[in-house]
Amino acid sequence: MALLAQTSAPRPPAQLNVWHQVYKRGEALFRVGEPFRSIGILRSGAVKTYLQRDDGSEQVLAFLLPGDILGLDAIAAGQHMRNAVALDTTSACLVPYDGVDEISNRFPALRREMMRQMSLGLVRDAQVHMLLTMRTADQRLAAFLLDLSNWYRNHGFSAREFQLPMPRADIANYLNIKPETLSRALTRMQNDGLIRAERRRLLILDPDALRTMAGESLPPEAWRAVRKQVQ
Amino acid sequence: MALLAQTSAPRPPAQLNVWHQVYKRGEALFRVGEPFRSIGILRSGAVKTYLQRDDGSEQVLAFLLPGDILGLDAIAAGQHMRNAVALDTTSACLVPYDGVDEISNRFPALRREMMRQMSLGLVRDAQVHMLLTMRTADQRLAAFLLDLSNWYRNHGFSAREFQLPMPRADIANYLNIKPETLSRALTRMQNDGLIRAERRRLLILDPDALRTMAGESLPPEAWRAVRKQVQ
DNA sequence: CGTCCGGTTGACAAACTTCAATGATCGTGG
DNA sequence: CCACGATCATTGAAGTTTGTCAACCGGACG
Repeated sequence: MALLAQTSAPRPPAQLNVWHQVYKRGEALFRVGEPFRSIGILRSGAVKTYLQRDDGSEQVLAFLLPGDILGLDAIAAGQHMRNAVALDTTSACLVPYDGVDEISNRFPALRREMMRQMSLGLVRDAQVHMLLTMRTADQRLAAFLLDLSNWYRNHGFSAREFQLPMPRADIANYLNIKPETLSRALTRMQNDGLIRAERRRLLILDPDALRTMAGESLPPEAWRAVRKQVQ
Repeated sequence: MALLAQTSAPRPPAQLNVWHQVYKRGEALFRVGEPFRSIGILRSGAVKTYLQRDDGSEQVLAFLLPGDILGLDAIAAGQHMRNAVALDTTSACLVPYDGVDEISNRFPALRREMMRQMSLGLVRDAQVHMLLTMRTADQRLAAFLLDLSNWYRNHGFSAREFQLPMPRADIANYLNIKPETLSRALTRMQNDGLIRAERRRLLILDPDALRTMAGESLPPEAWRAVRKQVQ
């Protein structure tokens, strides 16, 4: 990974003691309150991060895919501020973390990458904010699917057909809707010929319609009317 | 406020060419796409950041209060990723920004503070996520008011009585509800003796009830029943 | 003094949740 | 290999919350 290649270049003396770790589905990478010992870069698989609510229910905060850095929000407090569990068999590359200054002084490239990733994280969180505040479940779902589709395209995979790395319940939780509502939304999109979704396999049939759906803020009733007109 | 506030403003090194700037209500501190020239620390007043949707409507992303750092999400792209306007007469302290490395090498203390603030920003965004995904408008409003109250307490002001730094429309937008719904929620809380809200003055009469409301996930009908029982 | 703007309220429609039941898939042990 | 239970997903009907549209109110301000 680019990150590691960079780190060895600038300062030869201390080689970073990097290692890999594999997690099985359902296994925790870290939990709230654990001391922040190492930065993790996701190599394969998928991870969800979440927090517990006062009432015991959980709230999914993010899905992480290969290339993402884990746990940067732990820097300030020195301990993890969210839970992370593998959604599937997952491997991560771990870099020991001995404090900002230690890392900053010895590995400027890593420091730079960390700052870049944190800044990107803030941008992404703003995008999540935009996603969560879309008016209808259909819009949020459309935006979510496009997001995923873009990720696959950007990583050299098909943007039209891919696997959903997480179960419906997690998607629904993330989008702040009930699984039933998600299911209905998927069914609607399917009936309207926008997508094909069965189990974890997703096929995007009409990306433009999805984009318009995620972008525009027309009431969904108007949407259904539009879609019917086209047929 | 956990959601709004970053505590402890950094003291910029003396060598840095720091200056102050005052903005009038409605004036823009920066806009999406502008080059990232300086880091700003809010000294007084209040700021909202927001993004434009495809349909032209705007989405409020955050309210910033004194002590908050502005525009850290601009580091990665080198340009601002959101709009920021003053909600009131506002003064900010500006530190020129010449790139991560420049600042990092010359002012380690500032670099450390920047990383801390970015990390805190990520934590805060997670809290915003939790806020936005609360089930009902009443819960979100309760959590929001408590956040604001906590900010004032943490800054040496009364946690019971304070000014709302933003108009209703902005609060509603931030909480992802319509102004009408916000108004009704406020009225309900007022009728139930939890708060007193007129114009921009807010009085918290029953903080514990607010806390329970924000924490628990009981359906609001159950809530009204509980409140009535107490009377 | 009238107008504008921010805020409130009412009535109705839309979207979402809840409760309940059914169906499909998969891993596992008999 | 099949049966079984468990998990995951879908569907229907009824109830709740929120949005929408419209009217109204009151203070701020020219």
